[in-house]
Amino acid sequence: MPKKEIELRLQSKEDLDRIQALPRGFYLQDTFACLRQCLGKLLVTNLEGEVTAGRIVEAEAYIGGIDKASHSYKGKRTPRTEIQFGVGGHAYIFQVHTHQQFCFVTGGENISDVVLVRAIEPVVGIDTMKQRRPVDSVKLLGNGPGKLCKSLGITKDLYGQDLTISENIWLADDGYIALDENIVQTQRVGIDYAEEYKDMSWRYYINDSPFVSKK
DNA sequence: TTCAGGATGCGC
DNA sequence: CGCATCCTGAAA
Repeated sequence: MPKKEIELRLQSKEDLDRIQALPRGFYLQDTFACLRQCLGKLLVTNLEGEVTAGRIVEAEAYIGGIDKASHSYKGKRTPRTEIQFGVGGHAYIFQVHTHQQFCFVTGGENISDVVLVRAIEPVVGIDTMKQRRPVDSVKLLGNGPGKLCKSLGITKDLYGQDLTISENIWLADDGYIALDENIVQTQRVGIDYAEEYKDMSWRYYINDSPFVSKK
């Protein structure tokens, strides 16, 4: 990797000052472009004065209109899914059993696609993350969608936040490059009910990362 | 490997 | 009301 890119990588909390939130244009791309390009980006939260960030190493696409695994399959609108139908770049946060999950909305108005963030490598605020989610190993802070939400402090309070302007949660690019040859595309997790859509390879992860949820 | 936990949505 | 779910940790 070129030296310049290494220097751009986020090393400390102070470096966040020069890390800008990804712009609207990122989220208006095709959903699979968003899925591919979000790998290696930072998911940042700033809550009650505590900044935490993790590098996204695993994510999945949910294609609202056609995807039987999507909460907005066939355009289904409920209070929960409403934000999916707005413009891309907003936070879709939902609960499964006792855990939260974080997605970002992609595409323009009335396209209800989302990308679910499934795993992060902790980068900034690891002490804060461990306070929120007491575990022995840093690896256990972000190797699952519910785990990373707990560590980053993501709750439904952040539902609908605009990730391009929010002071509390956003995505950022610190110059890290996830190489094509290091990315695995495979079936999504936990959607056995989705009939033919359970076989779609809409889960991407960084193969040499020890922080993915499962291989 | 099984099972509880408990918000959301849906069908009765 | 009953049942299922884009998950996780504890128990066996």
